[in-house]
Amino acid sequence: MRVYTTLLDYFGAQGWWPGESREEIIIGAVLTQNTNWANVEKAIDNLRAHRLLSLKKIATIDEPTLARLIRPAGYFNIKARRLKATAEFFVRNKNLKNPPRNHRFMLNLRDELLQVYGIGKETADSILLYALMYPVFVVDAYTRRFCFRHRLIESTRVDYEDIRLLFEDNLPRDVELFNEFHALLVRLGKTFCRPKALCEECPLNRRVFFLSKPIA
DNA sequence: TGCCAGGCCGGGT
DNA sequence: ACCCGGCATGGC
Repeated sequence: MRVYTTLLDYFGAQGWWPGESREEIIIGAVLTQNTNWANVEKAIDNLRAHRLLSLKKIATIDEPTLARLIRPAGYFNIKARRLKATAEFFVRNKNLKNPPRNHRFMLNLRDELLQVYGIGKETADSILLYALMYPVFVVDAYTRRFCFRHRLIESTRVDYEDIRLLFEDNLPRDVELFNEFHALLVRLGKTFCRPKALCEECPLNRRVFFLSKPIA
């Protein structure tokens, strides 16, 4: 919690997810896989310009057309397929417009999301937290590097679930907290993992605390 | 010019 | 259970 409050004081609230609608968040979660967010925004702008920023529409249009529109996001062929699979899942489960708030339902939904082609653990959890507002802590590359640099884990390839539980078991289970904390970790990484970043200015009291590449 | 960015899948060991 | 190659663009 001290890390969280320090980061919040330093950077301020990040207001994630950087998208407006619930559907836009889901679409962005798939498009941003291993890809710079700036490129994802270009792809989303294309979809919006063609009035296709909608799961129902994406589930309907043909894959090559979709691929052409999301080209800037990279891996456009495979992501077109993933996006359609994701859109079809949500169209198929219309009840997800206003899903039950209990923990049991969330765990079940998580398992179902993981069955969808193109949705892995991070994407599933991003959707659960940022689009559907369930208290799940999202683990990404920045989270891993943070944990490693702070010696919370032995290596950056510790199992996803172990890292997720590390946060979830040691923090109050709160959607706003998980939302902001993860966004702040990403902000921290983007700001201080750059080669020319000034580590002395890092709000956390470590000299070389965050490197762009993990030390093996 | 090459390296990197908010992963995931499928096949191999 | 891990490890690896493939997938692709735009920015610095």
